[in-house]
Amino acid sequence: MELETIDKFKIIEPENFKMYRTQFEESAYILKALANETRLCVIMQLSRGSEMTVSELRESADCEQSLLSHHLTDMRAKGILHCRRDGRNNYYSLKDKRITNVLKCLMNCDFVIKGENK
Amino acid sequence: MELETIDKFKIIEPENFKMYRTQFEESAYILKALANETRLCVIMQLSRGSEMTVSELRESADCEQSLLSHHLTDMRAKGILHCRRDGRNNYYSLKDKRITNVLKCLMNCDFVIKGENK
DNA sequence: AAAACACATGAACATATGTTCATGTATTTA
DNA sequence: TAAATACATGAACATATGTTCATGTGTTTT
Repeated sequence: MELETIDKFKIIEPENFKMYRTQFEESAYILKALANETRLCVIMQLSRGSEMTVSELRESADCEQSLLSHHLTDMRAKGILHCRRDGRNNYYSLKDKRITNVLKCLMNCDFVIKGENK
Repeated sequence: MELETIDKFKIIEPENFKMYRTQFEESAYILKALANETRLCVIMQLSRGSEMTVSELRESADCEQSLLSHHLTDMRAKGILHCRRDGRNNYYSLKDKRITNVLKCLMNCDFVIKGENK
């Protein structure tokens, strides 16, 4: 996204800030859900579209089984992830696709996660 | 930003995830800096471009003087904000303009802060 | 010089978050 | 049916974060 495109959007006027309290809270809530390297890694993985098992996620996240599991459980509880059991595997996928949008938006910003462009 | 634009960006391939560890950490760091309603409110205000005094910020943030001051000090320490003294007022402004980009990006996402479009 | 203003700072505390360790559970394989 | 696999869960703890209260500091006004 180019700055031109970005700048088409108006910033909220100060006199209306109290109206937006709830929005700030909601935004902060979402940002918190993303603000962790393990979770970012998982979400990034799942943003590719296909579902993945915990073991697969664990490989790239490169952390303890139990820690990853806790994060997955939390994100499931928050409605971010969906989980499906098949055999002895649990398949995770992104439930709230809007998270992907946020992530992709961030990837367009100068200093947050950089995907390879084009 | 439209989804078309968004989708031009490739997601990092799983085999390269360990390479991006530092990027995830950095991203998480930035996201944490944003992930608070008071700080979001302040950043949103300052994203409008002009500098503001603490009192002015306090009006819209609608929180205790001391709490706001702590947040401001923290963000200054993290290099997000700049502060200038004039008389008995402290004028704050955004130091890291990239924060504005992140914020504007988020505003384009479905469920995070919505500015008025156009 | 004293009071008022505009803030910053530090202590103290509550709550949230991240992390590990040990253990539990469902499923499949031997 | 016992062992192995693939996870989830709970307790316990350390650290981080948010918040308040009291007080300090520099500047301006009276």
